[in-house]
Amino acid sequence: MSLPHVLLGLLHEIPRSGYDLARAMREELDPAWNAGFSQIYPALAGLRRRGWVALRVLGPLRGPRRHLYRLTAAGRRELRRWLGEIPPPPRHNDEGLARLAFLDALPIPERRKALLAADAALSTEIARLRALSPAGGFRSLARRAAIEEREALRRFLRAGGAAAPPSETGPRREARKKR
Amino acid sequence: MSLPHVLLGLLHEIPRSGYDLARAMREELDPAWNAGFSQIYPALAGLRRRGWVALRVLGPLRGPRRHLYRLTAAGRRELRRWLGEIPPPPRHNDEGLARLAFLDALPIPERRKALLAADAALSTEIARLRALSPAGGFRSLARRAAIEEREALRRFLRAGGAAAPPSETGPRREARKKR
DNA sequence: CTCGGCTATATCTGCATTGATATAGTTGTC
DNA sequence: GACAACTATATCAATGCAGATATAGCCGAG
Repeated sequence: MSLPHVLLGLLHEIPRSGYDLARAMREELDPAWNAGFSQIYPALAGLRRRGWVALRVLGPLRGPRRHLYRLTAAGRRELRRWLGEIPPPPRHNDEGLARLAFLDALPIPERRKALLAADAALSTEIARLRALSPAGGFRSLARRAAIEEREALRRFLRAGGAAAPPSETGPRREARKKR
Repeated sequence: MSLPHVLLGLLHEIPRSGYDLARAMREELDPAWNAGFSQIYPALAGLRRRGWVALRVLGPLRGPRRHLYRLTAAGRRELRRWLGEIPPPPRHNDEGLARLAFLDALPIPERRKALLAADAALSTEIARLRALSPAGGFRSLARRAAIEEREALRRFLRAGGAAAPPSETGPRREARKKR
């Protein structure tokens, strides 16, 4: 999808190896993006094919050989082009929201339990994000944005879950199964 | 992933065909889940194999033949089991957040432009979600939760984007609580 | 010296997801 | 009567992504 551009972004400041890139994603980009080696290595090959990165192989002076990738001028241009694009609306499936949508199917006491469990899980995840080592500049801005999102969801669950278990008030969907 | 359980959820109240399920996802579940026919039809076959749904074929009385699926008792049990599970923390890659994280790479005036564009895109998406026909019960709760998340992100971008463009020379606060 | 853990490369399998295509009847419009 | 839009089934290819595995050298602890 946009993994290639994420890699360009991570290579913007300093050259890195595939391994470095995986670590940087885990440590600097955590909630925003993640990818494993099986994606990163082929993606790097693609970037190279397009001339967006250049490869320098370091002989095994100390440890295993390293493949260091650095941005080319074309790569830098492409990164800036991508950043200037109109961002497409995110459309990923969210299991948590889907569960929430089907809570009608549970008897009332279990609904409560499920809502509490969802709240606890969110809380744990927020704590995890807060505990991550602070990444610099816009990286930390992105991370705080992610925390903000999750906290808004949690606030909503706590308020809405207690106040509005809307059963059959709304327009009951006509099943339109006549035939 | 959890598409099978989403289908069980949609079949909870009334039997539906594959086509109905696709429409229901678009209309009732919109930001929470989406899937095309190429996922739905094989998934339905899987549900049938597991005994969670039963199939009734309606002859072409009017129009093409319909394959109506309904939940079995085992399917109902499985749906409730899934809803009671501990929800896994969501971990999807978010292109919008990733872009935000790399805004360092743009010269300042273009950063502004990019932030404004992101805000506008968010605004459009929120308007789209608000305009969707209201789904009943917990469906609408899930949709409002999704809107809440997006609005929190937007608030953050408006505030943080204007007030705190943390440069790479910013105060590197490294001495958190050392323990 | 050995073992476990870390750095580092890379591949394979399988499932999830998207988008395109094929087939075919029904309904409504001009 | 032609044509478009909708209902309805289903498959295919390509890509995204997660998890496991293979190889191999380095380093510190015991």
